Amino acid sequence: MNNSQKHTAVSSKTVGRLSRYRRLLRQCREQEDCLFSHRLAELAGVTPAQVRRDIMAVGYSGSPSKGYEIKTLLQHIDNFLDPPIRQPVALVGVGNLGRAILAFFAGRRPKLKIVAAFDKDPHKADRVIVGCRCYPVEQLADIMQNHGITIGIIAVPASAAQETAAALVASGATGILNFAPTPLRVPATVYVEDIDLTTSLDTVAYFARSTREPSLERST
Amino acid sequence: MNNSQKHTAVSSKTVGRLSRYRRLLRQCREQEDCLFSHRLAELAGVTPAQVRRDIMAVGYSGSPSKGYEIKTLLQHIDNFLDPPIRQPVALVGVGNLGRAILAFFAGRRPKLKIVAAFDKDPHKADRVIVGCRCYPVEQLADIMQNHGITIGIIAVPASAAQETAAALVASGATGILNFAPTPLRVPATVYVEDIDLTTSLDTVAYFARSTREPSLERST
DNA sequence: GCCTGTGAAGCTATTCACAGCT
DNA sequence: AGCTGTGAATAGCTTCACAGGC
Repeated sequence: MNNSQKHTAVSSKTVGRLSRYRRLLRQCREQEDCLFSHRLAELAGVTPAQVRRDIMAVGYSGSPSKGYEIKTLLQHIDNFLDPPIRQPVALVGVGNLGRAILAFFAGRRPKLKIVAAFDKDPHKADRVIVGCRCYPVEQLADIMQNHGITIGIIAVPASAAQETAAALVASGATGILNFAPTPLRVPATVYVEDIDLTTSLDTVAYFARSTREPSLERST
Repeated sequence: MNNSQKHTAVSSKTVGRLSRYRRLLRQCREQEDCLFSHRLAELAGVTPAQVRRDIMAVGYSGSPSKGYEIKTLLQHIDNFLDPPIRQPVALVGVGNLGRAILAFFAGRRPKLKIVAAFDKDPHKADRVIVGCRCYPVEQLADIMQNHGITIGIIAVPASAAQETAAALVASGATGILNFAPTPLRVPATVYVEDIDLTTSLDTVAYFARSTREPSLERST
C-alpha cells in the first residue's frame, strides 16, 4: 500500500507548485548553489512557508545555515515528479489547439513525451506534425497498447470529448488532460485535469471589471 | 463601494463554475424548460448543494416545485458574467499557441472578443489571422487605449512574459490570462489567471501513476 | 540572528441538514 | 414527497509561530 516515495498523499496543488519550482530552480542553478525558502518563494510568487511545506513532500531537508542546495533539491523534485522510466502520452484531436499543444511539448521532456496523435479526419492521419506521427482514431486502442500509453490529452470538440475519454480509458489511460469544455464522466480511478479556456477567460473578464482595492498583497 | 450586482464577493471558483453551467444550460434549453439542482449538478459533475450555492450568487431563486427556469436562470447568469457593454481583449504573442487561441475564440462572444493581436516579429504584424488584425508590439499602448482594452492574453515565451505583463498593465489592463510558464509580478489590483501547460501535464502524469483506490466517488 | 521543519491555528470552499414551501 | 435556500459543520489548504540547529 505504501510505496517508496509516497509519504503523505500529496495534493494536486502541491504537485503543480513543485513542477513550477523545478522550472525556476533550473533557471537559477547557474548563478547560485543554494537558496533559502524565501528566495524561491519570491521567484514563484508564494509564501516561504508554502515552499517549505511543499519541499517536505519530496523528502529533502535543507540546512538552516545555507538553505536548500539547488542541485540536490532538483534531483529530489525530479525523482518525485518524473516517472521511473518513461510515460508516453497520446494526443487526440489535431486541430489548431492540438497542433499548438504538439508544438509546445515537442522536444522537451524525454520521459514524458507525446508519442502519437490521433484525428478523426483521415486527411490529417498518417502525417508527421512537429515530429509526431498522426493516426486515424480507429487505431487508438492498438497504438496505445503497443506503446504502453497511460496519459491522454483531449483536444477534440466538446461534442466528441466524452467518447474520446471513454476510448482513452478503455485503452488503458489513467490520466487525462482535457481541453474540451465538457465535464468528463470517467471511472474514479482516472485522474482528470481540465483546462477550460472559455471559463478561464470569463473569470478574468469578471474580475477585470471589479477593480479591487489594493489592500493586503505584496507587489514588490 | 457596493455596486448593483455584487452581493457577497464571489470567489473565482464560483465564477468559473457559473461559466460552465451557462454552457451546459444553453445546450439543454431546447429540450427542457426547467431543471432541478441535482440535474444541473449531474451535467456539470459537481454536487447539488454546490449548484444551489453558486446560483445564489447571481440573485435568482428557483421554485421548490419546478426547480430553475432555464431561460430565466440563463439571463441571470449572463447578466452576472457578461460585461454591461463590451470588454475587448488583446492577445500578445502570435506563435502556435497564440494562433490556436485566436481560432478558439474567433466568432463567439460578441462582447468578449479579441480585437487586436500583437507580435514582436514584424513579419507577423499587419496581417489578419482568423479575422483578427495583428500589430507590432510597439503599438500596444496606442491600440489598447484606442479600443479601451482592459484584458490581455499573454502567449509569448517565458522570457518575454514579465515585460509583456508590465506593458499590458501600463496600457490599462486589469485582467490577464497568462499562458507563459512564469509567475507574473503585477500590482495587486490586476487579476491574473495562469494556464500552465507543463505544470498541468506534470500533475496528470503524477496522478496517472498512483492508481488510486476506486473508493468514494460516483462514476455513473 | 536567521534559517528549517512542523504542530497548531486560521481561512476558504464544500457539504450537510433542515426549515419552509408547494 | 421532494424541492430550494441557507446556517452550521466539515474538509482541505495555507499561514503562523516557535522549537531546534548552525
